[in-house]
Amino acid sequence: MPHDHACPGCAAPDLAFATHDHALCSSDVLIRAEAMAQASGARMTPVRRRVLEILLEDHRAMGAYDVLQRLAAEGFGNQPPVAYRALDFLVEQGLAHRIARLNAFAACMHPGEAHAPAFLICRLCSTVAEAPAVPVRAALGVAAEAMGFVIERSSIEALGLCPACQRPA
Amino acid sequence: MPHDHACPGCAAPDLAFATHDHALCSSDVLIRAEAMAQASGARMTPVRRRVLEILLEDHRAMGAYDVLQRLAAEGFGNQPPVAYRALDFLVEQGLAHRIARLNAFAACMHPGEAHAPAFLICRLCSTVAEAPAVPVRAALGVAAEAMGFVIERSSIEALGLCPACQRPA
DNA sequence: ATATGAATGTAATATCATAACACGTCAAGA
DNA sequence: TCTTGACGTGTTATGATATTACATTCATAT
Repeated sequence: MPHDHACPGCAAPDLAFATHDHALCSSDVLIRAEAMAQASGARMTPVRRRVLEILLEDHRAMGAYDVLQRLAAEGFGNQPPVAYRALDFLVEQGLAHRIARLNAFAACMHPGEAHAPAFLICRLCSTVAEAPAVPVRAALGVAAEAMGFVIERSSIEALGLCPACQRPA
Repeated sequence: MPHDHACPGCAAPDLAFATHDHALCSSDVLIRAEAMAQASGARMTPVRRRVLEILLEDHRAMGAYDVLQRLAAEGFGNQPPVAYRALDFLVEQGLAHRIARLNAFAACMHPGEAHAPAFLICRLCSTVAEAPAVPVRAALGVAAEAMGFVIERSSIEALGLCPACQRPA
């Protein structure tokens, strides 16, 4: 799916693992996210925007309570629903992903593209990258079909070592 | 991997979704599990065996606290570690699987085969089936390799409708 | 028989998530 | 203009999942 605004995830699929201008990367995503929200009528309120900014600070997944702590320190509400609601909103809008294995959330690097990536999670540095998963999902679909099962949603998450962390300590 | 003892999962890959003699199915797994434990020197204690039996009662995933409640009712300890320890043991031995999406555990239908299945979870009846995932993992490996990531473990879980639940209500 | 390590029991606590309700804002329609 | 209703936020309370730490018991091999 080609698109106008810069999409860091498409420009560099291995973005999370590569050294890059992260300030630019995250502002690109934010700009796209705002545009998306406009277009879809979703309301990008201060809490929601701030949560997305916090998630964008690095390519890691954050727990809801970590986000909450940040919000509270900045004068937003300090009860769990404040964080969960904003996170749920972002996930629904395709601006963030939930990583089931980690019970945590990460900003999406392909905002608005209706994709369903596989997640690659480095067990040393905790970086989370989105890998293209079309062939993976195709294979999964075949396996499911053979058993008469119809897939509605699926999560594909891998734990391992990112390029940087593979080098000897 | 061919094997001597009956392995319900291999005999019928779509086992969980098909009507079958479940008493036989679960006793087959239990027999294989015992044999495995013998062979590997692992100790199949009463709590552990009982937890496996409970998981084998049907092809669903159970939360640790559900298991715990059953254990407590039968005179075992009634604190969470009792259930978690037994469940962790079974997972380590390859006799049960943890389903991340559900924060729950299901008995393995291929005990002792060192496999890494994809899980197909029916959102209506909650049945969990293990699907062969070799091609899926291969595709995932390719995607990861392209990004320089080395996979150590991965979880592939799909939510959808099983054959029975696809029929109109 | 006894030393050893493994397994179990228990208390306490940490971590993740949701339900329910009150309040404020803002825009659409009476 | 007033009102109503949807939505977002704040807060309390609670529920659900998981772990740490330590004491005790049990199995096994000397």
